[in-house]
Amino acid sequence: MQRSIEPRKKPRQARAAATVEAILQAAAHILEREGLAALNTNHIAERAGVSVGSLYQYFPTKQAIMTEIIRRKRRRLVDAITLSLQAGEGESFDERLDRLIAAAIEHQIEWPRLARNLEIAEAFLPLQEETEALNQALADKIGCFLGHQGIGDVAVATMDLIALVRGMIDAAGLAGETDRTFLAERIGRAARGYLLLPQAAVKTRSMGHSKGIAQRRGSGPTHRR
Amino acid sequence: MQRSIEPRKKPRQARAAATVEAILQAAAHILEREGLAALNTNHIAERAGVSVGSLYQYFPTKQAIMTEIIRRKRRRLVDAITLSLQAGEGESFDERLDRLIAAAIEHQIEWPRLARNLEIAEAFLPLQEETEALNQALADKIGCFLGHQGIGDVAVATMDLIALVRGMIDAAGLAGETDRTFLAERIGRAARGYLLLPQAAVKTRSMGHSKGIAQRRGSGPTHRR
DNA sequence: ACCTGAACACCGTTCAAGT
DNA sequence: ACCTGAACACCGTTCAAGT
Repeated sequence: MQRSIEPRKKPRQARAAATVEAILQAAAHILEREGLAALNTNHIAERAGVSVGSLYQYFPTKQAIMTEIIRRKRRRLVDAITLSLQAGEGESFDERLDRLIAAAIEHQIEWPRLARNLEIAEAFLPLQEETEALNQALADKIGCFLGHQGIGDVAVATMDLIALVRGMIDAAGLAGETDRTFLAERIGRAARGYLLLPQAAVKTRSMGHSKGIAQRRGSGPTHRR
Repeated sequence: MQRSIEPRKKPRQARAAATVEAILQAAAHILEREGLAALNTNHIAERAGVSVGSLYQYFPTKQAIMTEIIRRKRRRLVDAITLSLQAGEGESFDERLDRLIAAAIEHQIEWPRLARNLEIAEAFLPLQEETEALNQALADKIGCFLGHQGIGDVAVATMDLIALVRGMIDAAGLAGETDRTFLAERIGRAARGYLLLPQAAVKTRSMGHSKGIAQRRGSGPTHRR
């Protein structure tokens, strides 16, 4: 049942490379403009200006096409995160966190429907290992940044933050929001709460004043598992 | 292209009602155990022990079946939220927030793959109005609870919190996590950060606590819509 | 009122024939 | 090496025939 997801062969000639690019671009265009339901191989081939046979010469399944699009987008995400961390070197925690959140919003909001449809498509694809590798790569990048905040389990924190940020951006995108600053501010509060609020080992005291939060900044208890 | 999503007719006899239930249960079972890709009408009918024809007598499309499952699950969510708020009447903010988060986790983690697949399926269905109505209903329920925290736009806050909580539970579920207490604690920090940290804006006096970690450069917009 | 299952249409995929 | 498009298989949906 589980058909292949890997590209079938690499194009060796220039026109073949152009064919592959046309296929990927056509598929992405359909995902952004028409949605997942409209993504069928005949439609992709037609829009790309090639025959279905050519499509299947390079991609053994429709899912292989979506996989390649997802892989490219993931590479761009890692690059964007890397760049935003480099750009923020020497700045304060708050500034660097804001850079990260802004990068995530930019990455996810440019083609909102495409982004969402790709996330949905991921559920159909056997990409769990790659997803874990991606999270690990991001954890590595973000690791030394978060390390200063006393976060013990960076892998868990990275997973949680990605989930939180993604969930909020997607929901906002679906609701038609366009104000990135407003969105970034709300995400920033959630992320800061996650990273900076004291872990409730035995919850006796109610928090509710930022004074208490500020006191724990940079010296919070570590995650454990 | 947009085919109907509404049930075709209501069963009048007991055996017909049993047929409808069998169809819905079979579909849910397949979504939990085999995934969205394995959900086809022939398979549903076979597992339900009825013919495809019978299936189409009550549901005009495959999507109508998924829609009914989603609607039932949403009703259970509203009920669970209502009950958790009632159960926590008179308790502190922290205790009631913990009750809400625990209810959400229980609701979403019981059949994790089913829950995730239904969310994915929502992307294919024209349920935006109903989703907004659901969020409004939840905002109403949670409204007076959040009101005490000085949250201005309860609708936005509700949307964000649902997105945040859902995203984190889904990610944890996919990663195979089973420790609900640990998860609830992490979600609690993010939710508290979102609700309690000062907004990075001029309008902080209504919050009652203006000093804190989030005092940053610039002045972002306040909640509005 | 309810059920059945063969038949039809559509879309993913293949393959024999071409340049 | 690359391309084409008719043909095949599978799944969503219908419908004539049944109880």
